[in-house]
Amino acid sequence: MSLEIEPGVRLDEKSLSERYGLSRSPVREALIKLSSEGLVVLLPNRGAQVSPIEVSSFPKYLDALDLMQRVANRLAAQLRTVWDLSQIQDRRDTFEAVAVSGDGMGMIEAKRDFHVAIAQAAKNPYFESLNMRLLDEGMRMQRVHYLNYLGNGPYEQTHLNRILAEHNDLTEAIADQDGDRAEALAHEHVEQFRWRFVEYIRQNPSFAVDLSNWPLETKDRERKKA
Amino acid sequence: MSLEIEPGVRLDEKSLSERYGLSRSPVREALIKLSSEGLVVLLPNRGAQVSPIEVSSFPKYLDALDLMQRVANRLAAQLRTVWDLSQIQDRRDTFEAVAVSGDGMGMIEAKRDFHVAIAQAAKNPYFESLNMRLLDEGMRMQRVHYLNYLGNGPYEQTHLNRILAEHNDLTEAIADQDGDRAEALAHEHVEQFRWRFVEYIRQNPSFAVDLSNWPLETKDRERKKA
DNA sequence: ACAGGGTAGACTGCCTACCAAATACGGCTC
DNA sequence: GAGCCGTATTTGGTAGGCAGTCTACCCTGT
Repeated sequence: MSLEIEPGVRLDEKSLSERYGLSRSPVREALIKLSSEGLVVLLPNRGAQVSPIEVSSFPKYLDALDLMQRVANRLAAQLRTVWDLSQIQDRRDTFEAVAVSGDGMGMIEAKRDFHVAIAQAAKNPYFESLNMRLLDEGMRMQRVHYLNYLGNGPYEQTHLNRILAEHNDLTEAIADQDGDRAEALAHEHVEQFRWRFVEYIRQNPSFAVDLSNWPLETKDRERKKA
Repeated sequence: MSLEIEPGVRLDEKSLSERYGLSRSPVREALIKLSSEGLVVLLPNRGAQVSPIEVSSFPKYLDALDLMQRVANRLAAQLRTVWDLSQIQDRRDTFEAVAVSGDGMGMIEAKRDFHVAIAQAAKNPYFESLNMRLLDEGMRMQRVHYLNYLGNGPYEQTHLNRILAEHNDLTEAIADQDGDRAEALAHEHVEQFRWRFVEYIRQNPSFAVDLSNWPLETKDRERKKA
């Protein structure tokens, strides 16, 4: 989840057992657990692979995230206890604190934790498990984003302020036990997420490169021939 | 899933490895997989337990099932290919065939398979996995129902006809690519399921027992003392 | 120069055997 | 009948081994 091992990388039991100082059995068991959480894919007779992050599956991911967030936030608003609410508020505050500190990776985790608290307040284990899985996968996606584009950070200030505001609204709706509003805000929040991701995909840092004398290699080759 | 081992029963690795002629390692791995599918709960340092079926969680189960069935049937209607449709029709027909044959356990499985085909036609892996889990759990619940109340069978003729009709309607809506109708029918189908289960819980075969001389044991004990 | 076949090595999946720590059990005492 | 204690069982992990599968490489023939 930390991307300490890159998505897509092949794993073999021996190196893992050496890396973590364990024998093969607990490593195998861990891989099975991780595969059930979607973090690893098992290749029969050929070990495992860290689950790749594929843009092609992003629309389906968002579809699922949108529905799950809507239902979780609605249910959380309806069913939250005072303890649930305090948890949600705490994690909102933690996220805000980490956000001002500028720790990108920490922010991504704190954001996930905030949404996990809401998912738990919804008190439906079936929805909760899918929601957790989606949030974890979202965290991984945001982290590749962050690692690939450290310059501006995953959240430039405008985005960040908006996220902060949305978290406040969400928390408020849940505090007010306003299910309709919580659901609508959750949908909006997911839409924002989608939009930021599309922007990330869209951007093209190579744009400034001058290609008027391109392709160079072909020209080199022609010169050599001559 | 077949209830070959009763829900709630404690499992230990040694007996399982003897039972299935395997060593402890693959048994442990199987238990981990089964626990991720919700069929077994792992008790740390104390082995495992076949997941019990608890009535107390039934409302949350139904809540999740309702939403997942609605979304799966809607998406299936919108996205089904001709191959998906033929799969769904095949399984509907299989269920009907098994139903007339009167094989209760087989019916429950065939019914699950029909809904699985729909879940797959929806083509969203996130929804699909939760849906599969819910359908499997539903299968287990229906099987305890069946095993505890073999007399009338899980589906008396009136119920059965209704289920058959609803499956036809569902298939038709998906064939017509009518998402709204498919969703509404799916909701109705889940409501039927809920109703049959409530009836099952409600019924009280001990009602006819005459308790006018009860409790006997207490009276026995008093007599003995005397 | 390249496709195809064959072989050697690496790895998985499973096995046995063993051990420390945690847990369950049965008998004992009060 | 309740609580304690020592013993037996079970888990979680280690080590090493083996057959079958997969991969990668080399070698052959076209």
